[in-house]
Amino acid sequence: MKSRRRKNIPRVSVLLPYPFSGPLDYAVPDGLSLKPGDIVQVPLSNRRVIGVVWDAPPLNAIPEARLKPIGRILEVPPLPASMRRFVDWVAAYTLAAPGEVLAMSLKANALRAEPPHYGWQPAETPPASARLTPARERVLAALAARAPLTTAELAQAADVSRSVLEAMAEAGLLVSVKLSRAPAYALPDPNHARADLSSEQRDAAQALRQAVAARKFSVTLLEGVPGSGKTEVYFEAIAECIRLGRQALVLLPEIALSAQWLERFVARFGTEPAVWHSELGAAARRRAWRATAEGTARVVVGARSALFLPFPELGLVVVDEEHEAAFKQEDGVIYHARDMAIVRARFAEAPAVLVSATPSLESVTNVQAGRYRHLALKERHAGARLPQVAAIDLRAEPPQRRRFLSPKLIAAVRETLAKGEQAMLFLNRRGYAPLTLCRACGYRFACPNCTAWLVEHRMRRELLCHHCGHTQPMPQACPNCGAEHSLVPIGPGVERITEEAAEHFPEAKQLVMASDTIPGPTAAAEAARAVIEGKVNLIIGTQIVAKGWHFPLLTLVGVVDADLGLSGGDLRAAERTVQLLYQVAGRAGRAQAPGRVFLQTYAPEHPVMQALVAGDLGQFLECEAAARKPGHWPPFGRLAALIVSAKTATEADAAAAALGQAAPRMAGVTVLGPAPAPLAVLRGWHRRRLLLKTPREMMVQPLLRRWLSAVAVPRGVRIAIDVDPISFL
DNA sequence: AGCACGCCGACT
DNA sequence: GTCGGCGTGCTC
Repeated sequence: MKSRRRKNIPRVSVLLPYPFSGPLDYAVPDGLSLKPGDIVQVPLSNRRVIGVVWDAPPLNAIPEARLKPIGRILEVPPLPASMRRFVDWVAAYTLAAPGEVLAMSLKANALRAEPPHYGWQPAETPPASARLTPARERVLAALAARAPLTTAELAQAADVSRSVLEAMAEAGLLVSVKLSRAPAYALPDPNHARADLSSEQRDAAQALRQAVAARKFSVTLLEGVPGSGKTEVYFEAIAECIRLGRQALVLLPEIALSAQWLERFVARFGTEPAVWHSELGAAARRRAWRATAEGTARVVVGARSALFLPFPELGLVVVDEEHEAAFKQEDGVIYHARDMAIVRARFAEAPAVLVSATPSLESVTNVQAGRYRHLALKERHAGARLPQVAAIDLRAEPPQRRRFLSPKLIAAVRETLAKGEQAMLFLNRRGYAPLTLCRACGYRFACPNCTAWLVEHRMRRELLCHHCGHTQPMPQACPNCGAEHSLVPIGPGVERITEEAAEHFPEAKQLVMASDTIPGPTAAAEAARAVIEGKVNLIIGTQIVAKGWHFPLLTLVGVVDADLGLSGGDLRAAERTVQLLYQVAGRAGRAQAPGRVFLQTYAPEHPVMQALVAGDLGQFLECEAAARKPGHWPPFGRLAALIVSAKTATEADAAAAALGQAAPRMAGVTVLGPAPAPLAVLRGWHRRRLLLKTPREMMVQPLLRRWLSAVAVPRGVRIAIDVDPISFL
């Protein structure tokens, strides 16, 4: 006898790309078979939204009466299991909502179906009545050679107008068929142009190929001096990955500026990889997402967000310039793409390769602890030598008053230009002057929204804030005392160096490379071409000049202010400075002519300068490790920052104080703060910081969860959680 | 994230 | 007398 009990409606949990606390339950309609990963359309309030069937069992927290049914399954490949586990893991690690993390994977807008393409082919049974003109015969001949063809292709091939085709279709001579989409990306050819590798490159490439072939998780640090051909080495790992039919992901810190990287890829593999970054247009984004999900994009190069693409067959993850702070996502879900790349690789059971000339202390420590494998390239490729680095003590050899280039550096640039070689002046500061003050009353121009001075941009005749984008016209008179001709620029930016250089080297053709003069990949490619073709003699640039450029004619690098970046209480200030300056120095002497580097500094005895002059970063990292170990600073301990922001200082102080009261108190755990953030006001928000420090083996997330749940956050106050903070602003 | 519901200023 | 500002709250 049949049971009379009504069967419960079957449910599944569906994760939606919104900041909910977890997946929602939905009813499974009769006849619909669902599995985790299926991308589905579901009703939400009065909307239809897209979500992913999640692995977690349904919570049954909602009565059946309120349960809504799944709409349909989208015709896209399901989100792979490795990706679902990654989403859950990142959410748990960063204390973000899982849906927020999923949004990074789905917001690609990639799920709307592409409009189908149609093509023409001859009708199987053309009506006998249809007339055949010469034009029509050309059309049929063209289709005999290749069919189907699109309207544009066929009109061109047969040399007829579109109207002929329409008339033929009308007459029943042609039929329209749906075209299967051509693969969006050609398969890169692993044997297109095998690189000519040195013996140490060959050994490293062999090790990486083996790691790829093992189809297992591993982490390798590929460390090589600038110009040693690290890219060519990991290209061999990519080639192996393609041969195995798997997909490779390469993360670059600033994809917009990677024109030279793409050229090298095309030269090696004969075709472009799929490119992924936040500035991609909707169509390109959809194409790249789909091709990745379908596995037809075999190599994807992208910025940090490419980590969240749904690779079904990920076989290799490369993080180039792994030491770069640009891998840290600072808003929304706050994560470090280098660290998450390793997790991504682990879930995909694929090797991760971290690449740098100046590896982070984190990675070097992991090598020493035996957690990462280490491959080193110690020689520059093709016989080039590392540049000679010398410090210029500005106390002994100061520039002229209101000037910033010392006589020694000026002489070196002049010499270089006279030989027909290129020189570069590096100053990591955009604009003309970082501070403007009134000589009469001492007034300083500050940003109304941030705790920061306004930077003069003389070419734009504006003062602007580098933190919030506030701009105001450069005034003639002091707004405080009304004095005229009393405003003086204090300190240099690249614009001011340009002016000074023009006085000293009037015949030199200058190129300014800064984020505002090189806004995108096109400008970057243009700039690189101008330099390589020798149309430029003197490059004046900010930190973007440090980024992997290969300028064969460049033999001299002058660092205008090597001390910049060392000040401030930032944990990694020294490490970052040494990395940046080493990378900049590495631009010099990449071809046959030897390179020279001058560091203008007031502290030539500083370990950073000593390490750069000696060309020994290993020694510097040892000192740095010795300094961080006793206090359990990263990587020998863990940090998490709480950033409290509110519209008023009072609210921010109150909320920060409440958090301070509730701070965890236990052995080995330290809470620093609350303290005003170095940028105490940013974009009009008053900010306070608290820093949690724990031993390395302790998990900070449970601690943070407990801490936050103990405090009622008043409305109007925001608390951002930054696990493993990089920036302390 | 959307979108609705809900209380206080300038308008057909 | 209404249209509408965006502040909280909910979405299976």
